[in-house]
Parts: sequence; structure tokens; C-alpha cells
Amino acid sequence: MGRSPCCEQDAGVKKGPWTPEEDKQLLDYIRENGGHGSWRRLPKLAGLNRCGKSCRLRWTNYLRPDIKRGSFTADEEKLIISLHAAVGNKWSSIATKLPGRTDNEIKNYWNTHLRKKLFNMGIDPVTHRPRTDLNILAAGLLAANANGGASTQPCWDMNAIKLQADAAKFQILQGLVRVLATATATPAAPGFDLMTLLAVANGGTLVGQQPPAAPASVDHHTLSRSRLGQYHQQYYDDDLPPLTTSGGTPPVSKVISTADGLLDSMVGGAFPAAGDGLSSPEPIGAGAHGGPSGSNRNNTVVAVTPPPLVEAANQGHRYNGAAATSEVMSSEPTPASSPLDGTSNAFGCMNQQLQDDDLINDVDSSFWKEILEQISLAPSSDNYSSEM
DNA sequence: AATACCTACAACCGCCTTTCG
DNA sequence: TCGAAAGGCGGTTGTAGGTAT
Repeated sequence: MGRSPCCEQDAGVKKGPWTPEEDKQLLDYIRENGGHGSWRRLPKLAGLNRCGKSCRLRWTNYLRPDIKRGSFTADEEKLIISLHAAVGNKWSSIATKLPGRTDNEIKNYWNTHLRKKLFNMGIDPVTHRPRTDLNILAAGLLAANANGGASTQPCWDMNAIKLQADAAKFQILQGLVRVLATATATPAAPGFDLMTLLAVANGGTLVGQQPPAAPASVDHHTLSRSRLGQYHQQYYDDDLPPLTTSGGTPPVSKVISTADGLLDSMVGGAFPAAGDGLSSPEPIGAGAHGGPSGSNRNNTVVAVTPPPLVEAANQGHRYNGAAATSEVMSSEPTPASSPLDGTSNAFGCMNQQLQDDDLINDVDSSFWKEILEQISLAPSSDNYSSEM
């Protein structure tokens, strides 16, 4: 269906930065008329040569009286990072937890400050995990050293594949967590939302809002303060958990028998907490900008298709050179995704490829078993029933 | 002093969902 | 029930100011 740009029919309307005079006109009109009935009609009524959409954006992002100007505080920074780790680029959702801040402002701040900050700290701002480029480089260098300078290519490829497998596992967990959050929390507690919960869990730094009472039905699914505290420690104490290492036991092998276990694994263990790009649950048919579609704006079931393995191999090759550490931050792969029905095929294919490799075969069979058990939420699991 | 480059952020674009006649 | 209008959202671009060469 689609629809034409709102200003297409208004050829000749002014674009670009607003002048103080225009601001005053818009402010005066809204003050006198008590807000806006129709943004499309507003420009004419206010005597502005702007399209309604431009007026709305100017009002919501700049002129609104309740907007807090000035730099972000450390608490706000932490909160943004935590919330971004939990929900990804859901700027409007994040903005609801930072009164006085607009989604646009938070988005800009993330893109210009926080993303670089995390990146420079060795954290991938997309996955909120240690940067994989550094891990691959380090693994390659270690292997080169161990081999006395022999070819490192096989080792690099292996690490790339294992990283890719980790990413795929994470995406499954991300989907599961959202399913659990939606299925358990929402119906039992209208008004309760995961965002608020996360904000409260974030060291009590929820700005200007009272922490909601967590409904009893989600007690066992509630993020504990310690979890996000642990997450913060990853940033501020440089206590970063390791990614899968060659020959080691993958972190996913930790018992994942409850929703809490899932979150534990994500926040404090093996997996990225959330984000976009590699971990982004982008649905098929994302916009021309590559942005998420509206269907992904609620906490609905997300797709968890892993990136293709061939990419992993290519990444290994890509880093096998002088520019190994110069990974561009914006190169965030956005794997095509599909509803869960497509996931099995994708993962079946990937698992088949993984099984071709003895080194990681045992790892993944246990992982899939755990996942399948988790999906069914079988009460027969001792750990699960004891926590419930 | 001039130019190129970088950074920050306001504003725009195009897609989506919701609303309403 | 349907389709158009309206509003919302996230990604991207444009621009002004600052800094480096």
C-alpha cells in the first residue's frame, strides 16, 4: 500500500533548519490553540510554510516545554546502555525511561558518543559483547605464535565459525526471552513492561519514575538487580566474559533451565544481551533504509535466523590482513530473518555444517537439546521446577 | 589564512501501524 | 470491511561549528 511523503503534495514548502521566527510562530500557535488537532492543517493555520510533519518533529524534538536540554548524565548514560542492550535500537521505548529526553536525542547521543565509547572499550556496540574482531585477531596471533609462524588460516576460519555459532545461539535465546517476557509478564500485568523492569533493575536509576511493582506472576522471570549490575561491571571494571575459545567448553553449556537462566546466560554469560545488526531480529521486508519494520516495534516474537556461515569464513579472511583491527563500526550485518517457522531450516542447515566439524559437534548437540527443552518449558526439569 | 576533515545534532525520508469516515 | 489520512518510528542525511594540516 504505502503512501506518498506527506510533503510531496506541498511542493514549495520550506525545508532545512528552523529559524527563531518560525519557532515562535509554531510556539505561539500551539500555546493559543492548546496543542494540535491536525498537524497537516497546522502549518496553514499557523502561517508557516512548512509541512505538518516537519512541524510535529520540531515540536516533539525541540520546542516541547518539557524537554531537558544539556548533556547526558552518567546515570542516563548507563541507563541508555542497559536499555539498548535489552531492546536494541528501540529509541522511543528507551526514551520513555528518560523523561525530558527525546528518542531523536538519545539516538543521536548513542550514535555519536556511546557507540564509540563502547567500541573503544573493546565492546561491540551492536551486540554488547567483546568485539569479535579483536577476538579473532587475538586468536590468530596466538595460533601464529603457537605454530611458530606457520600458516594461521585454518585456525582463523575455525574461530570465525565458532563465533558465528555463538551469535546464532544468542539469537535463539533472544527470541526465547522475548517470547517468555511477552507470554508471562504482559497478560498478568497490564501496564507492566519489560523496559520498566529493566530500568528498575538498572541500579535503581530510573529517572523521575516510581518503580512499578513487579507482578507476582513474573517474580521468577524478573531481572535481578545483580544481573544488570553484572552487566555494568563488564563495562566499568573491564571484567569481560570470554567468548567461545578453541577447545573450551562453550558458555552455553551452563544450565539454562529457566527464563532466569536464559537471562543469566545472556547478561552475565555467553551471549550478547541484545541489540541490532548481528543480533537484530529484523523481519523480512524491512524498510528500504534497512530499518526495522513496524511489526518489530512491539515485543512480539522475533526471528532468530543466524547469519550465513559463509560470512564467518569471509570474516576470518577479512581479518587476515593489516586492517584486522580497523573494522568499521557501521558494518552491522543485518541477517535476513523470518518467523520461527523458517528458523528450523536455517538452523538445521547450520547445524549440519557444524556437525562436519568434530571440534564443535559435541558443543552444539547439547545446546540444541537445552534449547528444545526450554522451548517446551517442561516442568520435568528439576532446575526449572525448583525455581518456579 | 585557507582548506580539508571531523563531530554533533537537527531535520528529513520512507516505511509502518493506527485511526477514522 | 476498506482505504485514505494521520501519526509514529528508526535510519539516514545535511549542515554548522570545531579542529587539524
